[in-house]
Amino acid sequence: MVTIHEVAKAAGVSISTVSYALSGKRAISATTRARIDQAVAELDYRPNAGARMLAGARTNILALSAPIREDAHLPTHMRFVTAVVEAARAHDDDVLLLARDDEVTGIRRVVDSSLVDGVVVLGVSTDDERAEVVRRSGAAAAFVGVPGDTAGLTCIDLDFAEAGRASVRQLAAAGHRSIGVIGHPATYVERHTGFIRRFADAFEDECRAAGIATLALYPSLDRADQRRAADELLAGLPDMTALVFHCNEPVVEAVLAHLVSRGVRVPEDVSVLAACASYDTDALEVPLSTIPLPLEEMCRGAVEGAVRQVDGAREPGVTLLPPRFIDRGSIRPVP
Amino acid sequence: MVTIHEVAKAAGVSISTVSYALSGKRAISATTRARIDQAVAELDYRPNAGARMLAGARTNILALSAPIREDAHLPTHMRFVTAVVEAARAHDDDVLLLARDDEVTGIRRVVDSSLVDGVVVLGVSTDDERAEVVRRSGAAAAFVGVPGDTAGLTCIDLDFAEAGRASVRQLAAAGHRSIGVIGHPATYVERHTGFIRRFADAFEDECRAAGIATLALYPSLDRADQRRAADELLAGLPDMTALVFHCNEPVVEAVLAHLVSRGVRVPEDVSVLAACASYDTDALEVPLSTIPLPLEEMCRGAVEGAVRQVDGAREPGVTLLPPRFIDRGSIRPVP
DNA sequence: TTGAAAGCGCTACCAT
DNA sequence: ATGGTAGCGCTTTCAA
Repeated sequence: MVTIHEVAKAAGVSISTVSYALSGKRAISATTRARIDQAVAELDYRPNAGARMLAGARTNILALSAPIREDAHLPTHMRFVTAVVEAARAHDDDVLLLARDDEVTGIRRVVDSSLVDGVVVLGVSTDDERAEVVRRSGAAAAFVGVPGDTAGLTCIDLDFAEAGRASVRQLAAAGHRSIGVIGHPATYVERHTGFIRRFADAFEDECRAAGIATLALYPSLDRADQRRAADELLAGLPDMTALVFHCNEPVVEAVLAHLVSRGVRVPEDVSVLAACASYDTDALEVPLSTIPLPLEEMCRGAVEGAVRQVDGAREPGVTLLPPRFIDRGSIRPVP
Repeated sequence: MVTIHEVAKAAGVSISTVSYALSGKRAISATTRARIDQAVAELDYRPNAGARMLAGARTNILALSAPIREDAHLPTHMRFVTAVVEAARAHDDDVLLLARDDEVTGIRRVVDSSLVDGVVVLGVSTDDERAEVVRRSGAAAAFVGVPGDTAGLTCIDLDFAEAGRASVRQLAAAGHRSIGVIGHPATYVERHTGFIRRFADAFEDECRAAGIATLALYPSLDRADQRRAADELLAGLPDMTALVFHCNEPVVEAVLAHLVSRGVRVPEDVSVLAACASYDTDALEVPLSTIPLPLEEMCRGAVEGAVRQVDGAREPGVTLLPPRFIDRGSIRPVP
């Protein structure tokens, strides 16, 4: 193992000069720097991580708390995880992945042992225990999603309420007066209450204000249940001209396939909007216009929020990202 | 931050005694141990990770190299990642997640800086660069999957060849003489050549030996392409009584749905076997008999292989797990 | 612009 | 059965 001493000797300088040259924390003459760079390259020197952690103030590791719920949509989950890793690497941080058994104790473990500089929290629910854990430990942390009590916490999320209103507006602008909704499974709603309810409430309010008829159903992950919901929509909202999906990709596929089998043409008969979609709506059989879930942006924001705290900032707060609309042609004007 | 010194003072012993009491590396009297345990509990002492890494021989962190390919099946990927984390935690190790940009440099970075004790490698392809990286660095590592040149490496995988043969045997035993196959996308085959080809070759050999007719198709991730493949099977193998899926869940769903729409009943008209399935075949609309991909077992084996090397063992080799058959009733005897 | 040296908190060796 | 202490490799004063 190559140490800083060997680099110093090879470059003919002291170890502190090597350290400063590498950290850039003080001015080094061009010639000295060149000699050090050369020695580093020749010896293929890599500073020892443990030593840096011990001597320095930071570990350059972020913990990622990403517990997997029973009914989680794994692709979305994976996208969040990947996005956090990419964002962290952009800040020269590595990511330590905490899974199920570690919901609360895991965070304490890695924070208390100074294994990580901060924590990024995914899959946040309204009554999330991790909020209290973070508050108590005083750890640098950022939540992707909004817990019930956000006091003292840094959170980032899509503005789901605004996304709900924007969904109605997009369809209303095209003349739609009767909109069906397929939402996340009811079990989801109960637990993650946060974002789903924010979306649904705002959506309903906007419909009411605009005098638009609407019916929202929350089928389970069972395919038959999903087809049943599609039929119910057709029956309960006979003059439905638009459909909003606020659910995961497989449900969208199943419901659309069923509608097609029932003779409903998309988008000729029914316009469709994929709201807060975490998947690529362009890869579906019928590309769907969408208000995407900006998960890269959310994860990037969370990582930056956490890193900022590591760097000493103390400015907690909730950041709500504005929804954006992407037209893929699945919304047609009502004749 | 609570240090070992404070614990020692509170317990009225030396720091070395505290260290030994916690590591269990030497005998401690019951009374002393009790005093130390109490002090640890009262002070909520957590050993500093950096200090342990520096002073000790290990970091208790494993790197997980899990690059995401363009056409990857995210749920499967996530299951592997989760399984590795669970297995690592069972050995008291944490997992550092390396993603796309880190394919090769990431492994070098974390290994050379002694950030991790070892590496678990996922998504291994026949010409995987990471094999050479590991060989050269001499890092403790275990591959989930089998690269082309396994010299000096520790690998673990399902015995795909045996799985191919077992698939034929299961169906042949039920009297089937004409078996269709829907495999992974052709793009997959080209890259991951390893396991897919091993399965396919053994499957064909076994069919040939048993005088069974077979036709294998490798539709892309496009739904229309998958339906076309199903039709091709029906046309190219008119007396087909059995179908083997060696592909991912969404393809299975799409093909099965299309067959149903074509009036083919499963399993009455066509028996179905899900080979090397990484998903829950019991949650499908028609539960499928399966030879599951034992991914938890694979990941557990890999973690154990890596940990064993960290502990000094030098016994590289390829472990092939025997396939198992799980009957869910989707294979019917041919009348 | 550079160097010397004091820790960082722990493990493990050498004593007793 | 327990204690003293020398490092582990680095960062960061303090000095020059």
